[in-house]
Amino acid sequence: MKLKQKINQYISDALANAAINVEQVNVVEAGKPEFGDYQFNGIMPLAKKLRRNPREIAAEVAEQIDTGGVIRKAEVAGPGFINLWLDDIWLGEETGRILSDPRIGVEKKPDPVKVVIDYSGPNMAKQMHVGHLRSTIIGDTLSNLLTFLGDEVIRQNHIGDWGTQFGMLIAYLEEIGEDTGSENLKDLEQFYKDAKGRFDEDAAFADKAREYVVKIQSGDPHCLVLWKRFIDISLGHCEEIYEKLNVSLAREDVRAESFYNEKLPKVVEALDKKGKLQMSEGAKCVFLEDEEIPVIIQKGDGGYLYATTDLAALWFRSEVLGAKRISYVVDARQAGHFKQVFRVARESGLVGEDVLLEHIAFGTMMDKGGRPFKTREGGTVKLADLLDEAVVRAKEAIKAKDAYDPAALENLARIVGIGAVKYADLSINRESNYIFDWEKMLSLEGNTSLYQQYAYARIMSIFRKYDGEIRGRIVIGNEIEHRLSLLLLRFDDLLERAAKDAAPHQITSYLYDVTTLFMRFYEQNPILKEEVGEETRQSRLALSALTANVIRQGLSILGIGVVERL
RNA sequence: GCACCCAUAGCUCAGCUGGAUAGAGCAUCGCCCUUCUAAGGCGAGGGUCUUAGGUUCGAAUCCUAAUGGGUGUACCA
Repeated sequence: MKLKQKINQYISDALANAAINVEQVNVVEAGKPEFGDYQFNGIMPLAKKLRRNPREIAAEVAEQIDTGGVIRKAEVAGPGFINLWLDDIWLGEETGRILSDPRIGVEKKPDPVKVVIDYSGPNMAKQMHVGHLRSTIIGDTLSNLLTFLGDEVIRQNHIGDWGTQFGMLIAYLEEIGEDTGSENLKDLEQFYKDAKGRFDEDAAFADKAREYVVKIQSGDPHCLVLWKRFIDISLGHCEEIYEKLNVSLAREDVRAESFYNEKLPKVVEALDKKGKLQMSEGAKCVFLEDEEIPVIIQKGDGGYLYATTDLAALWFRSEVLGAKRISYVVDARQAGHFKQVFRVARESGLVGEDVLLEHIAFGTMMDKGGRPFKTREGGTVKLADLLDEAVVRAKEAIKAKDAYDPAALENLARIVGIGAVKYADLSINRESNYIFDWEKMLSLEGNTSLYQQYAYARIMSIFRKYDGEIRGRIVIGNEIEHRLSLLLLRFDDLLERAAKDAAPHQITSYLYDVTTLFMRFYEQNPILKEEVGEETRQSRLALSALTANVIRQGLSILGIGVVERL
């Protein structure tokens, strides 16, 4: 339910009835409970234009607000605010309605578009490390979110499978034999080091490696077989990580760098035709106005750079895939690169005017001391290790360890631990640097995934005890039920805004509000106690069930699971 | 040098695009389990929203400058 839109309509109608012209009405959620549920602040800016007293205008408008159904009361306050209270009967009906809706009242977009989301993008020459974490989980969350809202999301995993180091790796793979190689590849870091070692110590090997680069690029069948074998194994490692992370990137989402290889000359040609190319210091470049650094399209030696690949990918995504929104979930440090590439794509007509291009930038992952996240030795932290540690730590943190058999405990620890890692990351504004702190994310207090999971488990516990169908209406009986219902009804508005801003932290923030409010409701409003009347009991059960649905669905968008018991 | 980003409680962060007395969580100090899961709830203290100007009915939010921090800056991705 587009609640805000609905309220806006009421205000628009009232303004029209009061013969006041406003282009855009925008109510906001009231800052304090005593100001009601929503407030309209648009009168004050008007007053000046109309040379009238804002309170007077506000009173005239408030008079016109239909308080027969959705809105119970409209009140003028302060210098000219209009505070709005929603009607309890209406709230009860609406929450009851979305309880029986599998989509929890979240409407599908009337105008869905094709969206390409480019995320994760691991390098096939290296094992996935913490540097890939944020892109992977933020990108996956946005994909889930937009899919849920009805857009046609095309996930694109732009893996790095091309480049000079692959000649070396393939030469080494061939040298030690494919079967041994598959085994050794378990530790890509080591494999890379070993290959590099051979490259440095053995000139013949080095020559062979260079030869392989040329051969791969010219399409030599044998080398391509080896190369594909290497990518396959390496990608398999990534998929294990995705599996652990509960990230839904699959083989068919992979559109590797190499895929664009044959399209690169066409990009150059297209830019040249548009008269965008200029030779500079031997390289083919595009110079943009007000940019001191050109975008190099083709190097002096004929080779291509990643800007060219990105342009080819942009063309492919808009022209072939038909995307109207193309989102890159990439480290904020590449802002300059994307700004330039997007401009080149637009100015050259490679991508149409109607396509939204966005760089979904995120900050760097830091340690507790505010320095880039590294191992104690200063190396990069492998994602596999980090996730294993999360599960181990979660297992440690689970209070009633003894109540579970080992398999159940393992499963629980996985859901809690991985959820904690993801939630901690998703719950802060993606653009700022993010401080990774085990204690905080697994301290299990405050705005964490476990707090949500705990609330969910508590609700499940109520239903285990009740063991029956909900068969009554929702009847708002007090202030806290009023606020909880209203918050649950805002789910649609919230998701819409989070999607527009590509901001997962708005979802966690919302879920935290829901959970906190539910905890208060739970403490103050007995449900299954003897003294509670049947109508009230059914109403509270329904509100609890709806809260559980919102938590489960919200966490599901974040790629985080819930458990029945904790 | 130039460009971009950031600065809110001791710490980690919100603040819905300009609204009313700036909010949470940690941490600190109280209170609440014979009661649906206390991994919880209730309460207290804690702020010159980095600084100085400006815009206007109204600024943490917009504009300018300063300070401090981060990042990027032509043939790597």
